[in-house]
Amino acid sequence: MPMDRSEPAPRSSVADETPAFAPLYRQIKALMMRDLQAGVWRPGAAIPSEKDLALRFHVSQGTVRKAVNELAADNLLVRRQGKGTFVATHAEENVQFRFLRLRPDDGDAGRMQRSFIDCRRFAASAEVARWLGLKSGDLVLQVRRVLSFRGRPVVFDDIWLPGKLFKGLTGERLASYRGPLYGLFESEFGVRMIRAEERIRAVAAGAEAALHLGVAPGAPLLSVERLSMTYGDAPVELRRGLYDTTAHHYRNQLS
Amino acid sequence: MPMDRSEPAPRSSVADETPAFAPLYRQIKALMMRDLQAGVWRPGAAIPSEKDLALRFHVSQGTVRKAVNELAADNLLVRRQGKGTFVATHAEENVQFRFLRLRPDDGDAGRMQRSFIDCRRFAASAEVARWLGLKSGDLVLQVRRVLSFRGRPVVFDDIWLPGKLFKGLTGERLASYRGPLYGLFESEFGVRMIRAEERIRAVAAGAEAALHLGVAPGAPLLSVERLSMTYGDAPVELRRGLYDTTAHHYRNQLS
DNA sequence: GAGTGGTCTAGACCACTGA
DNA sequence: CAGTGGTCTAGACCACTCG
Repeated sequence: MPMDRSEPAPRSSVADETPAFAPLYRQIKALMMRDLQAGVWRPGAAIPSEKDLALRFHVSQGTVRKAVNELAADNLLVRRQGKGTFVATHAEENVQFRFLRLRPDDGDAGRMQRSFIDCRRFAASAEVARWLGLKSGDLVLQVRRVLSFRGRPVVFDDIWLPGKLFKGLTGERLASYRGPLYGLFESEFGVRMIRAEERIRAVAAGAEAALHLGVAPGAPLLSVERLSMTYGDAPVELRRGLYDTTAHHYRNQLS
Repeated sequence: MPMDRSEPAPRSSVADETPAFAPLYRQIKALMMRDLQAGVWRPGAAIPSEKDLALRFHVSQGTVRKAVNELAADNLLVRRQGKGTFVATHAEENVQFRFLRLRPDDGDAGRMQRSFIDCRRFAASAEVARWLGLKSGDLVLQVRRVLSFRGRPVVFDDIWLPGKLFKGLTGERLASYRGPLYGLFESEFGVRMIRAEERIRAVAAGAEAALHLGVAPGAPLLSVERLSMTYGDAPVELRRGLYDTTAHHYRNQLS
C-alpha cells in the first residue's frame, strides 16, 4: 500500500511536551488545521469531500473521517449529511451569540439590541498587555458597549483588542455591522475566535456601570472576564462584561 | 452473517420525539445504559471487554466501540488503554469535586475543608417540589454546609434532596464520610449524578450568609443554583451555593 | 506473554441533499 | 440521479498494562 505521505510522521527528537508518536489521524488533523488557519478553506465554505481528502493525504477514508470528527467536535468544522463539511463561522449562526451564556429567567429569548458607547485606541496597561500577550505600551483598542434585552440594558461590555490585528476598526464600522461582533472580526480582520475562558465573580456596581445599566451604585453585578483565543491558543481578545442578573442568569451545563 | 439481535431494531410507530431509526450503535448504547442504571455494572468496576460485548450483542467490535466511545464522552465510562473500560465514579476521583468550578485566583489549589451546619427533613415547598419533580408536601431533606479554602469560608451551600431516595441520611453520616458528597450518594444510596445545570447570578449577602462566610451583609456574592440529574435526566438534587468571590472565581470554558 | 484498548484499512451499504 | 456524510463489518497490527 502506498504509505508515503507528503509530510512524514513527526518523530520528535528531544524532550518536548507533545507525545512523540502522534497517530496518523492527528497528523491529518494538524495538516487540516494549518489550512484552516492559513485561510485556504474560508469560513462558511465547504471543504473537500472525505474521499478527496483521503486521496490527497494518501490515507483511508476512515482515517480522515476521524480527523474531521475531532475538528467538528472542536467546533472548527460543521458536518452536514448529504451536503458536505463546512468551515464553522460566527457570521451566519442560528444562535446569535455563541459565547454569550446569559439567558432571560423566563425562557423566551426576544432579540437583543446593541449600542456602542465608544471605541478608542491607546497604550496597553501592564495588566491588559499581560493577558493579551503584548508588550506593555503596545497599541490597544478599547470598545465599550451595552446590550439590551427588550429595551432594558443588561450587559455592559468593556473589550480590549490588540491594535496590530484590528487596524481599521472604528466606531462607525461597529455601529453599521449587522450580526455578531465575532462575525465582523472574522470577515473583516481574519481573526477567528476558537475558544475562550471565563472568570466569573460577583461585584458591586461602580458609578459608570450603574449609569449604563440603570441600577443603583453598589448593586450586585456579575463580572465576566473573558479571554478569547484563536488558532494555537493565541489570546486575541480580553473582555470584561458586567451583567445585571435581576431578570437574567448565566447558564452553564456540567457533565 | 448472524444479524439476529436479542432486541430487534425499535422501529417506532406513531409520532414521537425520538428519531424513528436509531443506528445500531445507539441501540447498543441504550442497552449498556440500562445495565449501568440497573447497577449490573457497579461504579469503579470494569465492564466486559469490547470483544466480549461484541459477542454478547452480536455486532462487530467497531460498533460496540462507537457505543462505548459515546458513553465515555458522556462521562459514564472511563477508558484505560491496556487495562479495560470502567464505570465512572465520583468516589475516587483525582479532582476532588468534579462539578465545583470555583478556583482560587492564584492557581494553587490547597485542599478544602467541609463543615456541616445542619441536616433536616420536612415537607417540600412548592418551588423545591417543582424543581425536583415532587408533589408539594413530599418529604425533602435539607443539608447546609460551608466549604473553606485555607481556613477561610468561601462557599455556603444549601442542598435539597428527595426524602424518598435518601432515607438513612443523617448529619453524623455526612460528617464522618471522607471524600466528595456525590461519592457518598453513589455508594450509600445508589444515586449517581450524571449531569447538572447551573444558573448563576450576583446577589447581596443576607444576614445568615454574611455570618457563615464572614463578609458584610449586602456584600456581593455569587449565587449558583444547581439542578443535578441522574439517569434519564431525572432531577435528584437542588442546590443553592453562595460563593465569596473576593479571592476566588468561577471558571468556565467556552468552545 | 496474554489481554486490553487504539489505530488503520477496504469495502459494502444506507440516509440525506439537491439538481 | 450522483455525490455527500453516516453506519457497519472483518481483520491486521500497534501500544499499553500486568503478572
